[in-house]
Amino acid sequence: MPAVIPKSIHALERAFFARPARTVARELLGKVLVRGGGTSRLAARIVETEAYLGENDPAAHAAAGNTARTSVLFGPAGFAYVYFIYGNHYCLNVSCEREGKAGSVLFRALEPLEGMEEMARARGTEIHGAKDLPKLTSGPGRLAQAFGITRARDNGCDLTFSNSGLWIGEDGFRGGKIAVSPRIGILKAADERLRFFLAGNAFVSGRKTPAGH
DNA sequence: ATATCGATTATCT
DNA sequence: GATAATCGATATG
Repeated sequence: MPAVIPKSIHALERAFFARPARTVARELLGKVLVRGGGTSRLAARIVETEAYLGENDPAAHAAAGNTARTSVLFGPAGFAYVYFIYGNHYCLNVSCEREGKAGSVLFRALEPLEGMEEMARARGTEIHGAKDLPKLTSGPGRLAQAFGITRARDNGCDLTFSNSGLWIGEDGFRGGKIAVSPRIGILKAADERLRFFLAGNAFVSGRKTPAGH
């Protein structure tokens, strides 16, 4: 089934993010990440997230304390934390909780709604069919590249302000069942079930379960 | 189909 | 100096 273009969409307020990361991660599913607000807008629905709980979560970057790299995590909720990993990829988080408390949510996968062609260009790939769409935004590194997210450009950006280059909106979409699993790609606290995704959604990252045949 | 590995750099020990 | 919240290419069953 084709993705539905969001009609009336408004930015989530700061209070939405000023809660425990676990709660925000779950409730962000079905919301929309938007790049720009003008004519060539990029928009994609959030279908997979992970919660990082702050200084006491050994898997969180905040466990290293408030440094030049992680300072956004220790600021107020609703701001973009962008980091560079493996010498190749940027990843996008949103800060949660409140000033001094460093919870965050990592965006792991999106379902493209608007601007697929521009996303493909940013990814250096081409779309030949619906089968190619997940390659645009399925995985934290991929979605960041599709949206042109870099640390220099987006770290510290206010995601609750629809006039900023990058923001998070609500369009009335109500998702289906939410599934929970351990977080991906980490070694510490690897048994904590802090990954959330829309069950059965084709854009969730990782191995696909072959649908029969 | 799954498994392994190289890329490439900011950050921390 | 080692590691990392990843990806894509290549090798192998």
